Amino acid sequence: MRYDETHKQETRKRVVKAAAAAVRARGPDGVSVAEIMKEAGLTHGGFYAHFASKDALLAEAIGEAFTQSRRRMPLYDEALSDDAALEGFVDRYVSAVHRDHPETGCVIAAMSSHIPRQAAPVREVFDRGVTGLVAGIAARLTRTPPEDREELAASLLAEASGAVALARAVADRDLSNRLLAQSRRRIKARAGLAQPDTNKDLS
Amino acid sequence: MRYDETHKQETRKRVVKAAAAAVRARGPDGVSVAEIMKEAGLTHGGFYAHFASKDALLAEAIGEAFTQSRRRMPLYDEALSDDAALEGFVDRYVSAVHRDHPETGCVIAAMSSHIPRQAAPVREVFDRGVTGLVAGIAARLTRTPPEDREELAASLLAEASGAVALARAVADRDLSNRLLAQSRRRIKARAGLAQPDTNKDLS
DNA sequence: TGTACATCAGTGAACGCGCGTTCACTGATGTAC
DNA sequence: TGTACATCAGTGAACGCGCGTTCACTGATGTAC
Repeated sequence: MRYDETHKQETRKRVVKAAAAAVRARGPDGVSVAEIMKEAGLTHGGFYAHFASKDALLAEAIGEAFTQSRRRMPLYDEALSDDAALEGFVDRYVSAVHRDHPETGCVIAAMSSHIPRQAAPVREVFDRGVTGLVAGIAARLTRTPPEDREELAASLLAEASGAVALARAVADRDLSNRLLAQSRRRIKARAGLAQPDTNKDLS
Repeated sequence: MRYDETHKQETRKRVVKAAAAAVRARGPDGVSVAEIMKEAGLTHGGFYAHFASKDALLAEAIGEAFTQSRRRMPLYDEALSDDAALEGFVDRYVSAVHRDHPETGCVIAAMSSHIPRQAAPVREVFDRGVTGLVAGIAARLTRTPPEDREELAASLLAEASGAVALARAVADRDLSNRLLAQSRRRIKARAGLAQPDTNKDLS
């Protein structure tokens, strides 16, 4: 089983990606090293050839998760206008699709309750992700006075992540859809986006 | 060890209260039956004389937690005016004290990421708690047109719970304080409350 | 070109531990006589 | 009033299980000769 030089790096990346999905879907305690390795097509014994501990993997996985969802966010699509980027971000973030797919979604919405009890490296990665996302939103709030942008961005992110977390937690599907639609409308209004007002109860 | 009739009920209540605190502070998976029983002054063996399972206790504990924080909320203090009740609610909810004391705080801010994977009875209790709190906020939004109150209440709760969860998750204390102060200001403005604007960076 | 050997990514059995849950037992007290 | 007994809330040892982690081993392949 001797492979070329990149093979181990590729395997490692596969494990990190499997962990990035699993950890968002089931939380750090809800997923075992053996499960992650299995999803990466390996057995659990090889784990410690790649990572010092489960905690070390978690830190990398959460970093990877932030990077992934950043890549999917219209916010960072430079071809889009500020309004289009903001609207695309809100429509995607505060949506039923995001609610139903935590494994590819935002770390904050999926994991904020789990983060306070994580090891220091995880928390550092998380801080950087939050700061980056707030800055990313603020940069698009060009309809808002510059001195208010960061505050508004933080407030919008708090609402968006709170709404998605709440929509996931709530068992009643109608209530969940309503919570999303309501926050989506409010967030758009607060971001200075025009209201079509038609798809009020869509989600 | 034979006691009067109320003794078993009192013991049970003590266990539920210990669980209501522990579960908010450390999450459902972060706390063991043995730990809860110890906090209630008992050994773990007696647990199943009171509850059918850990899940059954969790459902009761979360119900108790909602009841407790409802009692502490200015929102339900009938002696207060609507504005005073709203302002008191926001100041208490979106605060460093709430952030630093999940064990006596709101279930939503502390547990939303944990709820999706809980058993049905827990989720039912949670739904009732959320619906009740949204209604409680809406009832105080008398400055807002009646048809907009529920939407605004849901939006404010999403932001408040999201901000507290985020403030807890973030390791950097300054960032955490800032996130709270920013959301607190925005929420008050959205609720139609006058802005003193002085304690902007307090928390 | 062909063979022997070193490498090392990955395997799978095993470890100690804490968990939820079970169960035979204890012993203080209310009740029957 | 005093004694024997039934009750039952609570005890603590034990269970099976899954976890994170360790480690001796495997075996395909690159390299040395």
